Amino acid sequence: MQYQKEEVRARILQSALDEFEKYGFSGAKMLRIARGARVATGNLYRYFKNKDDIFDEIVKAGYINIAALMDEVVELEEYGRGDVRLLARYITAGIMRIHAGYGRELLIIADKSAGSRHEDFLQVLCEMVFTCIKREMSFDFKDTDDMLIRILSSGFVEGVFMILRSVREPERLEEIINRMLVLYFDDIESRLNRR
Amino acid sequence: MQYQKEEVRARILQSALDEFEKYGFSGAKMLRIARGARVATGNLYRYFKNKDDIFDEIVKAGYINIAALMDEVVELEEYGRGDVRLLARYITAGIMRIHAGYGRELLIIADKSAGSRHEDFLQVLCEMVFTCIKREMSFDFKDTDDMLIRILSSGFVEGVFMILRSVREPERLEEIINRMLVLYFDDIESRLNRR
Amino acid sequence: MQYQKEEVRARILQSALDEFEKYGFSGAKMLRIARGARVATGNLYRYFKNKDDIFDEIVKAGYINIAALMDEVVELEEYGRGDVRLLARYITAGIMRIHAGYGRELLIIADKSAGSRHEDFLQVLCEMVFTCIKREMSFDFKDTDDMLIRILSSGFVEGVFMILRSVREPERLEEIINRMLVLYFDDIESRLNRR
Amino acid sequence: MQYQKEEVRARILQSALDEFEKYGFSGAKMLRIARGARVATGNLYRYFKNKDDIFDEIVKAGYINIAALMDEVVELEEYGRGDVRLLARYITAGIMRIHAGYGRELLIIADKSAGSRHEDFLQVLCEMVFTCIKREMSFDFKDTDDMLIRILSSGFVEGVFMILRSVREPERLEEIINRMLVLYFDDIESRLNRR
DNA sequence: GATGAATGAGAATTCATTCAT
DNA sequence: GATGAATGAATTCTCATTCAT
Repeated sequence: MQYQKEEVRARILQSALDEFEKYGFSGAKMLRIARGARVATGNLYRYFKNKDDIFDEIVKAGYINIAALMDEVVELEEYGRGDVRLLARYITAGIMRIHAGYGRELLIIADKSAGSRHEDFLQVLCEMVFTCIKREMSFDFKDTDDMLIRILSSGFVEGVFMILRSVREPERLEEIINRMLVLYFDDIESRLNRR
Repeated sequence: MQYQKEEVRARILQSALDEFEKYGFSGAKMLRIARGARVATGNLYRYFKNKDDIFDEIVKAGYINIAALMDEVVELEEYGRGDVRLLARYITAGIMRIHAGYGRELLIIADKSAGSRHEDFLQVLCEMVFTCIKREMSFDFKDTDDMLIRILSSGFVEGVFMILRSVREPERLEEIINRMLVLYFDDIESRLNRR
Repeated sequence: MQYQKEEVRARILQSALDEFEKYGFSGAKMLRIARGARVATGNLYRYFKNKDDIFDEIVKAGYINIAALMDEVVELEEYGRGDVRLLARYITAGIMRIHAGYGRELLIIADKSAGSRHEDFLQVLCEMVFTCIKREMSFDFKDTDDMLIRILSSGFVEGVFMILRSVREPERLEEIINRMLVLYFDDIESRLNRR
Repeated sequence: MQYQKEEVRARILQSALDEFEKYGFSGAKMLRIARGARVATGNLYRYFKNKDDIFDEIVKAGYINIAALMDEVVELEEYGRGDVRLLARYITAGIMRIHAGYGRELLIIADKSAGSRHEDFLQVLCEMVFTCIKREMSFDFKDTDDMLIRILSSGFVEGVFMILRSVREPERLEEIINRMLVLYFDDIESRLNRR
């Protein structure tokens, strides 16, 4: 019975995943989710409080992992101070790992969350990355205009997601990511200094 | 009387601007727009065919100008081949000019258009910029992976909009933009080549 | 000024005639009528109380004339008793005469009046014709089932309108009408008696 | 539960039947239909796509049967060539049979369909009957003016419906119909020939 | 008198959520 | 626990009619 329940719950989440992926949060219909899960509409509400809750649930793992990753990054002191590139690599590796486990969920929260509580996910993520990168910069660059670092963070994050969105083969993924990191963070300090 | 009409039309557009800015296209309600414009709902429809039309109208000038800018860029041969930075500077200057005239409108079409006919505005713009940048690269880099150049274009465009979103003072705008251009396009060819 | 007024009024009626003919009563729009009359919407209401009133006015002449015709027929004793055919000929002649003066109006009230006060015009007309025909029958047929005579009246009236609807040339009109009268009323008494 | 559903569906159709009968298609309001069916408005749409669909459903059986009847009549060769009266009798019998099953529905499609997809039902039916009758006439009358035969068809069809509209008792129905057929088709050939 | 902008009462339809069975 | 029928608030858009100028 507990097992049964879990199975139904899983079916609902699976169906909702398909639905949100296809139509986005606002366009998703509870009826279609129910049908897809071979479950009565009303039963949806035994497992989840409402539409937002289902979305939360789907997105949660990805979200939590990302948050954990960022916390981890914030806490960590291992990486060499001043090497933003190393930091970026670390973050990227983390996102890729999460993507390996929650690929569709991650893209849903990034691309299909308009109208939901998480519609600002990318912004929030960028902000977190921004904080990390900022902290990581050597003192000389600490006073670099926040805006620039924010742009950098945002471009970097968006870049990671662009790659996740379209690259399927793991080896190409690896290669592209690395080249993007070069593009974004090589010589970053000198580039930030130039005018 | 003629004046009257224009004044109401302006009031509606103003109210709609506020509404779209606050709630986005999908969340915007005709009733609220009407109330905000101190006008009966039905009267909205004397001035605009429907909600999409109001949105179009608000967004039109910005859209047209951006499109014209990109056309212009595509046509132009003046800029030095291979100097992507010059190209980016040109595009940026154009967007800033448009922003000076249609700031909120531009941000609305970029950030608040989900559900409307223009929800893919940023993507389309990125694609156009991508095309331009690609064309501009010297032969050696023509075969650089499209994905990288797309990331570059997207990051650049997103960066421009981030700046527009938060920077108010023109002189800081100028400065930030220039530094972003350095960040994105200095040594671009060598950075694209490295692995 | 009085003259002016009349001219505007005429223009409104003309435009409304076109409108009702094209769209029927329910589908007709006051705005289109106003535009067609080169008049402001509000001004329509100086000349007519409302949409129904305009329709009434357009339809009135035809209606009154038809009513007068039927009264006339009811009053008249000239035609030979028992000769329903003669009666029908008389009625037909009357309708044709009215049609000559108010052709479009007559067809509008007959075909385009759904939703208006006059949507039952044809029924009413049939009923009047029925009364006349009934009265005209010699005693032997007085007790003929009313339904049959009603059918006869209705078919006859509908036939007249069908002809008016599609026949344009006066001489063919004349001929067709006559043949229809033969068809409907020749030997009518014996046909009514047979079972 | 299954039963429940059918019962509600039936209640909606019943309420809609009353509504359409009373107000006609255009005048019918979904809210009133819902109230009449003791159902929430939204629930109507679980059973029917929209107002047109409800109307279609109500009218369908009658419509299909009439169409089938006419097809049947067109195909049939059994009836004696030249005996339009026999043909008319056949058609009448068919319509009466359909009326026995779908009396109100048939009258609704005939009289209350203005604004719906079926507003030209009577015209279409008349045209079909016209075609049949025309085909049935012996050669001598083939070239009789179409207008006359159309009038005949139309009067006949209208006559059938008039009877259906007001006669309740089956035996009187039978009698009236027969007498109408005499009235319309006895000596039809000679009557068509006279001038 | 004329203008046409403004009004606002509906109408159809949708869909997240509830609830009787 | 499950079902899916039922609910009803919300939303967009229309158009006859009114009213300020």
